[in-house]
This record gives sequence, C-alpha cells and structure tokens, in this order.
Amino acid sequence: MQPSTLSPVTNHLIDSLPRQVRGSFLADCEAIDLAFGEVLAEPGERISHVYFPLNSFISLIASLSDGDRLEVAMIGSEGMFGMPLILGVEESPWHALVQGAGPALRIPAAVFGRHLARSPALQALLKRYFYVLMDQLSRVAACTHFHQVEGRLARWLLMTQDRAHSDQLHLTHEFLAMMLGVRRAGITLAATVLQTRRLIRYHRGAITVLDRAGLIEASCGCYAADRRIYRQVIIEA
Amino acid sequence: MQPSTLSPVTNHLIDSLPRQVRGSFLADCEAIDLAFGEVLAEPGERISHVYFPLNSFISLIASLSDGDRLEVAMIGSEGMFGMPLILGVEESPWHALVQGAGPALRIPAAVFGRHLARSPALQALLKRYFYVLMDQLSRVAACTHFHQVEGRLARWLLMTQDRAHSDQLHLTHEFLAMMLGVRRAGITLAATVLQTRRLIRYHRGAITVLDRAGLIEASCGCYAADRRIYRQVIIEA
DNA sequence: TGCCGTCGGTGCGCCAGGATACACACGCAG
DNA sequence: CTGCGTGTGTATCCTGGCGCACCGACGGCA
Repeated sequence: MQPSTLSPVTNHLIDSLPRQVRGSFLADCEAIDLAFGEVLAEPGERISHVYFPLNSFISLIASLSDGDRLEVAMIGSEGMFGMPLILGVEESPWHALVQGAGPALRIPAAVFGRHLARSPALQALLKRYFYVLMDQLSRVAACTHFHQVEGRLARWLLMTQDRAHSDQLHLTHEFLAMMLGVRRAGITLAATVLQTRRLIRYHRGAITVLDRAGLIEASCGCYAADRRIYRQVIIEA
Repeated sequence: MQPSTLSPVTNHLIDSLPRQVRGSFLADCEAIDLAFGEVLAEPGERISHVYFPLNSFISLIASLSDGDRLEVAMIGSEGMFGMPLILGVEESPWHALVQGAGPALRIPAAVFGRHLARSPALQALLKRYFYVLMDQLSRVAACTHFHQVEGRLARWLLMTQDRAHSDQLHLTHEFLAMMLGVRRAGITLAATVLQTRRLIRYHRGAITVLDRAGLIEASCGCYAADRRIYRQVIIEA
C-alpha cells in the first residue's frame, strides 16, 4: 500500500512487529522467489508454509462445487498468506495462486505456529490483518454482485498496481476475465473504455496505468473502502 | 444444524465447551429474547455484546458505499455473533439484523474478552468457528455471482430452516429479495417454481418447507458445501 | 361489513453480460 | 521471412435479471 512507483523490499506486517519479535521471526524466514502461476495451496490441502510477499503477490481463489472460480482476495506486501493457521486450522479453503512473480519471505507452518504461541504482539497484529481480510471478503461478495465490469476492472487494476509496486502490469484480458469471473470479451470492452479515457494503455498483455487518480474515479467505491479499513485497522492501530 | 423439527434450547458452540469452561462461561451469560428486526450492530459501531442464538438467528449484512446491501452470513444456534472481538477488533463490519425472533444468550464484550483470555479451549473453538465463517464468506461471493436465483433461494430457505429449527418460516418475498440482493419479482418467480414442484408452500409471508430433500436437490451445491465444512471443522474436530 | 395496508402475481421494455464464433495483428521461432 | 501461437477486436443471438408499474387478493381492524 505504498505509492506505486516505490519498490519496497519489505512486508508491511513484518515491518510492523516490535523490533525484538521481528528479529527472531525473520531469523526463521527464508527468502524465496515466487514464480508466476505457482500454486501455493489448493482447497482442502495442508498449508506447508506461511508466505509474506515483498514485491510478489498472491490471489486467493474460491472455487464452487460446480467448478466456477472467483478471486476473492489479493495478497501483497501489505499482507500474508496462511491465515487459517492463526485460527488453528491447517487447511486452506482457497486456491492460492502466484499472480505477480517476485521475492517473498516464507516460514514453515510449524515454526510459524511456535512464534505465534510465543509472541502476543505477532498474534495481535496478524489477527488485525485477519479482520481486514474478513471485511474484504464480505465486500467482495457484494461488489461482485452489484457492480459492473468496468468499475470492478478499474478496482482490480488499482489493487494490482499497489501490490506490484509498479505502473507496468503483465496481464492478458483472458486472465483478467478469470479473476473477475466474466467473459474475455467483457474485459476487452471495459478495457477499451478505460484506454479511450486515457486511464490505462495496454498492448498484448502489458498494461500501463497512466492516470491513477482517474482510475480511482472510474473504479467502484470498494477500492477506497478496502484501503480505508486497512489503514484504520493496521496502520493506525 | 440439528434436524429441523427439534427445538433445542442449546447453542452448539457453548455445548461443545469442556464442562468446566462452560459452567463459568454460562454464569456470565444472560438469557434474552431477540425480536425480529432488532439491529445488534451497525458497520463501524462498537460491539457491545456477544450473542449466542438458541432458536433465534441473525443475518450479517455487508453494505457498500453506494448503499447496496447483501446478506453474507447467517448465524443460528450453530454459531455466534461478535467474531471481530476474537480478532481484537471491537467493531462490526456488518449490519447484524435479527431475522428470526427467539431466545439467545448474550455476554458483554468486555466479559467475553476476559473469558477468551483465560480459556484456551474457548479460544480454540471460536477460532475454528471463525474459519468456517471465513470459508462461507468466500463461498457466498462466488455463489452470489455465479448461481441463479432459484438455486440460491432454495439454499437460503434450507439455511433458514436449519436455524429456525422449524419447517414454518415467516418471510415475505420482499424480505427474501433484500437478502439475496434481487428484485421481489425475481423471488416470486423462483418461489412459484419451488411451490409448483411441491418443495415449499407459502401464503402471505408464511413459508412451509414440504420436501427438504427436494429442496436440497434444487439448491446450488453451496448449501451442502457449507454444511460439510461446518461438520469437518467444528463437529469432527 | 367495508376499508386499507400488506403481500404476491404479472407484464413490459431494457440492458449487462453469457455463449459462440471469426478475424486480424503482433511477435517470436524456425 | 514466413508461419503459427497468442492476444485482442468484434459481431450475433440469447437470457437472466432490473426498473417500473399495476392490480388483485387476503386479512386485520374499525
């Protein structure tokens, strides 16, 4: 959630830990690189590691019994993957798909559990992050139902831009369609509108955000709402 | 989640507590009656009490900045209201609306916090419930987006039946429309189909479930999925 | 008994988005 | 430099659900 042109090599949650805790926690983390398309978890599968993205980011995807899929959350350097462990459940209810390649920190689930048990500060922080996530899940349900593709697309691009820490995104219409749960042609239409309005430019899978403010204007209010809650609960707490 | 014709005066979460913990917890609970339409919380508002419905039930409703609203979860004797407190946040992100009048137990937020801090068993149980809720929120997002009114209506009636512990439900089409985020006329259409198929009967706000198995058949798979996760994580754990 | 508020059935025009399909354009690899 | 795969533009038809509106029916209440 930093200005988009910076490239922090930090994770905001880890950064927010008290110095003492952070040191000991980081000592057990391993720096890795996430590759685009990598699957970190499948629904019902055991979570092996907790991930803290740096410049990378991860989509959480809900899938229904009939096979339909929808992205319900996105995790970048402002968050973490592995929340169920905080609740004492070792399985993921989602597909966790690496959507933006890049560096991340990870820690084995068991080790994570030990840190959690030992550090109330860590626990408190991650619980608050959990609250944010829960709030966002609720909002996604309503937003996906009520808002139209154009606004949702704008919102999604902004979220991606925040997490990629870059104005250059690598996304095909096909991929966007999967994430938003709509047809590819629907994305083409909405994207054309945004491009005509000079808010973005794109060409064969490379999207550039030209006018961030305009994009916020074009997005549904849910982008702003998400950020507001994150600020309230994580940053100002 | 008991057979629908029974009228348990227990809450499954409280029931699942170890005897010791339960006694001390119950001692601080107050038995009350929830009235239909009562609002237990508004978004951004402090949560004053934690509620454990017995025969009553509560809807959690997400509302968007532009005013659209959607029910995202339903809480009956299988659950509780006040989850954010478990995460150390004292606000509700939802409207909490009493949807089925009846008895409930409640406990002041502060007292609840003390019990939580003292009892790891209580904490573990409620965290697991939280996991279930999170899973359901994800599913609702996808279900609301992909599934049609008829299946969603059937699902919703089943969920209500479970929580009301009765085959007789008091719901107008108008109200159902609000919950599912569709037009009243859409509900009329779907309800007519269900009635024609002899799955339900209704008359001026009184709906009777005639054929539960058939209704499950008619519902989208999400009803079954919700129950499966609850069983896995709460009952069998 | 008659009024009126609530509930539910229905009709109409409209539109977003679904399914399907085809065509073109760019760019890399051979 | 040519061919093919991938990414994008576009067209057609279809459907589910929306907005709006009206009406009939039931039932509680005076």
